[in-house]
Amino acid sequence: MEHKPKLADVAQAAGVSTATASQVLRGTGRISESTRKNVVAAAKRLNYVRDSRAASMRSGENREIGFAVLQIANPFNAEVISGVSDLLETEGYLVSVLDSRDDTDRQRRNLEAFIRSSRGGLLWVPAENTDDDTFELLKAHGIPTVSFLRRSGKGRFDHVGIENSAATESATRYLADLGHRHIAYLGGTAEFGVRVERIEGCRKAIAELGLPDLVVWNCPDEKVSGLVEISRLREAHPKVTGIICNGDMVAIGACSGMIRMGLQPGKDISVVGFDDVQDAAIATPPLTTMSVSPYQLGRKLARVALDRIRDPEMPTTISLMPAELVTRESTGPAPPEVE
Amino acid sequence: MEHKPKLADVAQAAGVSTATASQVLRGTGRISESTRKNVVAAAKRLNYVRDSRAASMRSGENREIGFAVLQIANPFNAEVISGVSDLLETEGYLVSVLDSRDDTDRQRRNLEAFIRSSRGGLLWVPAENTDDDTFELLKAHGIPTVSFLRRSGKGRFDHVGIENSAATESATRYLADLGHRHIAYLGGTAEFGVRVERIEGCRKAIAELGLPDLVVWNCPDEKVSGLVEISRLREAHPKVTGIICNGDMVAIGACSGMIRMGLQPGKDISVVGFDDVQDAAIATPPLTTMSVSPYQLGRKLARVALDRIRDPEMPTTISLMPAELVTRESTGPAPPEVE
DNA sequence: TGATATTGGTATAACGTTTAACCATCCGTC
DNA sequence: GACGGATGGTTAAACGTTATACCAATATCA
Repeated sequence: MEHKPKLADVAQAAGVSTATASQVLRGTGRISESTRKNVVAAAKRLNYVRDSRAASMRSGENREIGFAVLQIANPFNAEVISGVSDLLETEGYLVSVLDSRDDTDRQRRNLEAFIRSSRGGLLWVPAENTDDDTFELLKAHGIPTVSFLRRSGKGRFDHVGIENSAATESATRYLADLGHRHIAYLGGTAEFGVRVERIEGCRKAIAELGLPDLVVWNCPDEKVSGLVEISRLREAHPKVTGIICNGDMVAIGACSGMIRMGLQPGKDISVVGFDDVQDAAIATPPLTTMSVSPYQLGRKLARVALDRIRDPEMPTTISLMPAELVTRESTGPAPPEVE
Repeated sequence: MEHKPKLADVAQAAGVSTATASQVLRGTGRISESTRKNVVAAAKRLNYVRDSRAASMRSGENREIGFAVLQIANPFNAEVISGVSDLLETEGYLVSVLDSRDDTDRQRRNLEAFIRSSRGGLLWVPAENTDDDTFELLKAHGIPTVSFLRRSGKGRFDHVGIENSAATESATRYLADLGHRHIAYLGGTAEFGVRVERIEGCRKAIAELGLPDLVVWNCPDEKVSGLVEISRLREAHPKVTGIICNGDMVAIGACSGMIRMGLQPGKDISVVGFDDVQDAAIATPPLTTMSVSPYQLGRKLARVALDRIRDPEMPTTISLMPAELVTRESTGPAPPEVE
């Protein structure tokens, strides 16, 4: 047992050729029941596990897929990952997660290493400002790729995303119905991807309703940022009473910040999140948010990837999932306007 | 450019043998400057990237390492992962994360697939009740493995962890100094790993100080659980005024729960967390916690793995990092005891 | 009975690298 | 002008699988 057993060892132990052993272990070819049992027994006895590098080199099939996210810490991603791996693991795939931290250099390094290993497929949230070269690279190496959330400029990959514009449009109308007139968009920094679509949705509703211009306030999508930026936003734009956030994290942070300032979320200022992360429901106050069911989104993503892997010639697909408003306690009627 | 370029294509384009091309691209062997430039240029022109499967099969070296965690969503893990990959990526490694969700079956599947791909190394938080077989499997295939947080029963792997017992012992003493006599341990379910060590630390201090027995209250390490369990704990043990938690998440949840119950964390009940996750400092109230600097812990973990990879014969090492108390506002003097 | 399937299995060439061993030159040196 | 040593490169055999093509039996059928 000193050396790692290889197929040849199993074959020898079972008294057959490596070809036969391989066929048995893969369940292909015509093999008699008796030798089948022999081989299986030998493999078990020797604790044999196939070397998937060799296998995939020869067969061209690789059941490892990668999921490159922007920020592993984000609970939204965590829930998506659950959905992805639940589906793919039942199909015998191994899902591993790469963290690009929304940094193009890191992303590039990761993806290059990824390509080297010729894995079976890639689920990818492209970092901001990803250059065309990188898209090119993936395309050139023919790795089945599905972009997630952020759509590639060239649109040559399958895509799974969210109906962002429609979502924020309805969120804006909802706030307007509550009497809010001065509305802000808080969070995110990217001039790219989901954020621009969401801002577009807000602007559309605002234009149609004839409200004052949307205030756009940049900051990272983290709780801390929401916490500190809310007071600066408040200071710069005291009239704003309705805020739509780029994500639940920044929304929750903003609520905490308001409480520290002596303001009451849902009363003095209404806050709408985005994602409906698990924490949203138990935050103080429970967060009104655009729910996209990250887990289901993950399953959809996995499904698209599987389809692509199975039929590489299939025309590119784009799947946009709706987001629906879940009202909780962080929103409420607008306070009387101070002039 | 139709076909994926291989080393042979590069060699041909540069007018040399594959051996030479390989040597150039790896920087080994004696090669004249002129042909070196030729080969490099050809490789660039063809957009060549080495197939690391073939390379690692032949050379036995694999610069991909895996990090198997219990729960990818946990921000503690996320910070550890940052530390790990920051260090390893500068050494040219690709870090990918596997999520076992503390489920032995899922873990087993993941690890088997992992072994198949003969990666360079594994950082591993073993799931609860991991059987000896699984440890055996990894050992047998000779994959350089470092266990993290939870130590293998047999202790045959390198290990990086936390001085749990000492940490909770000092946390307990701290609470006692504030006048708390009835102390509880909240969170976790495992009869295994960090939790038992931490409980042991609490008990040690309690015994030495002659306080009433420690109340141990099980629940998952999540915010939600803290939120709901705190009221049940309170009901079952009304005298408890000091709580030490198994993690910051459950601690933060418990604080929220107390606020909902009309209790004031740090005044009616004092809460100590564990980990010092980024959220701890901005929670309401800011959380007193045992800080272990997850990022640095990650770097340490990576360092140990590198050492092991570089010298497989090195004797097994165990590194325990201290945790130190960071006092914030979730703890305070004990309220007068009601009899 | 001779022709033809069918069954169960094997030999061998890939897959794309790396590396050990080997081979020409050419250069200086005694 | 034969010899030792650099210098710069090549040949060919691995690494551990899988797939294609082939072969020897035995079974089937007119």
